[in-house]
Formats: sequence, structure tokens, C-alpha cells
Amino acid sequence: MEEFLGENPHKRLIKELLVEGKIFSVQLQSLLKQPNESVLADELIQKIWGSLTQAITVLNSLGNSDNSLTQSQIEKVDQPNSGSGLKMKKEKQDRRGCYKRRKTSGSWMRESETMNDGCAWRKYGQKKILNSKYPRCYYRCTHKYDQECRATKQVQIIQENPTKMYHTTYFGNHTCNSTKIPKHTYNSQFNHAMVKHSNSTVLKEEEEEEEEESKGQSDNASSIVDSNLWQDFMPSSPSAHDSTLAANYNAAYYEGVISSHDMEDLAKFGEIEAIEFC
DNA sequence: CTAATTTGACCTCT
DNA sequence: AGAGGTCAAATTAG
Repeated sequence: MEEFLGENPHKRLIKELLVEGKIFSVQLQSLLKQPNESVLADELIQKIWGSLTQAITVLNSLGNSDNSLTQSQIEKVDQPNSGSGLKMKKEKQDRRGCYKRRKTSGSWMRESETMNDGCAWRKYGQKKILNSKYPRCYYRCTHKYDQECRATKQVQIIQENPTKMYHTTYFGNHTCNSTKIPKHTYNSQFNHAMVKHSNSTVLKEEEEEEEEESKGQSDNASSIVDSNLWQDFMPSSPSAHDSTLAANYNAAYYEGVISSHDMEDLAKFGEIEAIEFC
């Protein structure tokens, strides 16, 4: 959510709808023509979903200025030495229950057979939810305090499903450096999972890194690759001049996925340094 | 002993 | 008023 602040909403919408939506859709289309690619196709579907969710978030913020104000106020309160009344209250009183009810914007969801996503989470609460057979569990990043990582998630068993499936809602990005996501993947952050994971060399490197890292952790290692895939569609601030990103955009243009007009917009907003097409 | 989990209380929001 | 989100003391696990 924070990544939206200070970013041009128009720019964000173009990224989410014109670029990500189109690129991922076409990639999915080509994947569906190939056998044995159902896992990657599923990941792409999740990414498209995430992209659309982000776009809706931006639209919501455009359509309701009151919400934007509330968000900025919340951010202000969170800053140290803000001196606001709420902050004073937080410092001097019992902080239990002192929170703003979470809005669904800025969140994204995932359904899986395992709760494990490769990150270190700490459970901080569990609630019985109305009309729900199973309770909802609340998790925050283990490094909330030592690295000020504000990522949280809510996990709920999907009751309709006979096999145990988990519906997880994520809030905020991990800002800690404890995730198993290789830096080159995490930092580029503009959802290049298809590019990266279709490259066997890169994938192998990632698996080796993960194997090293997983030695000291209790998480189930079986879902590490899966976790890296889904982590790629975490909403986050893209690197404006990421070379892979620019290459991806240009490839998308050549494939006809995005138009010259889209590319002009991207150049205008600084997503690519120069328009490479003729 | 330390870290994680459980659980009831407390608070905000609808 | 009640549902949902968070806190923190108590408890459990490693």
C-alpha cells in the first residue's frame, strides 16, 4: 500500500492494466497451448489477479479522496516524532486494540494447499469468524520489530474444499531481508516470474540459494520454489530503470501485447529510459 | 532460557 | 451491538 503513496495513479494504472495485465494474459495464453505447464499457468493467473487488484486499488484511491486523506494520516501517525494525538496515546497508554481497521485495498490473496510461503511469520492472533467454520489466524512478519517489517497476513481454511486449502490475504510488503526471495528477483519486483522461471539457469541458482537458506529454518522446504513463484506477484515499487523490466516491455511491444501508445506512456512516466521500437 | 503460540481483553468500525 | 483486528500475559516448545 505504501508503494502507492507518491506515485502517479495514472502511471500505476498503466503499469497494472496495460502492461502487466496484457503481458501476463498473453503469456498465459501461450502456456495453455503447451502441455505440462499447468503450474506456471496457475501462477500467471494469480499474477493477473494481483495486477487487477492493484489497478482497482488505484481506481479506488482516485475515486475517493477521503480515503487518500485517511491513508496519509495513518502514515503520518506511523512516523516517529509525529506528535499527533493518536501517537501520544499510543506511547503513553496500553496499546491493545489501538489500530485502524484494515482496508482491503493494498492487499492481495492467495489460495494454496500449504500455509507455508517461505517467509518467517509469527502468529499474533486468532479469531472465530462469523459464518465461518474455521477461525482466521493473524500473522505478522517475525522481523516486525528488529527490521520494522510491516508485512502481515491472514490465513483461513477454505471450508468448502474437502482437501485442506488455505486462503491467505497479505497486507504490505516485506521490507526485511529474511525472505527466501533472491535479491535479483525481489528487487526487480515487477513480476518477471515468467521470464525468470522459464530460464533454467536462473531457477537453479535460486534453488541453490534457497537450499542454503532453508537449512536454518523450520519451514517446510517443499514449497520453496512455489513460494518464490508467488512472491513475484507481490505488489511493490518497481525499479524504474530495471533493464529486465525495460526488456520485457520492449519484448511485449514486439509481440504486439502492448501498443506503441502504451510504450510512449511508459517512456513518459520513466518506466523505460527510451523507446526502442521504431 | 528464549522464542513462538494461545487466548482473552480491549478497541475501532460498521 | 457485534464483528473484526491487535495486544500482551500466560503457556508451550525447542
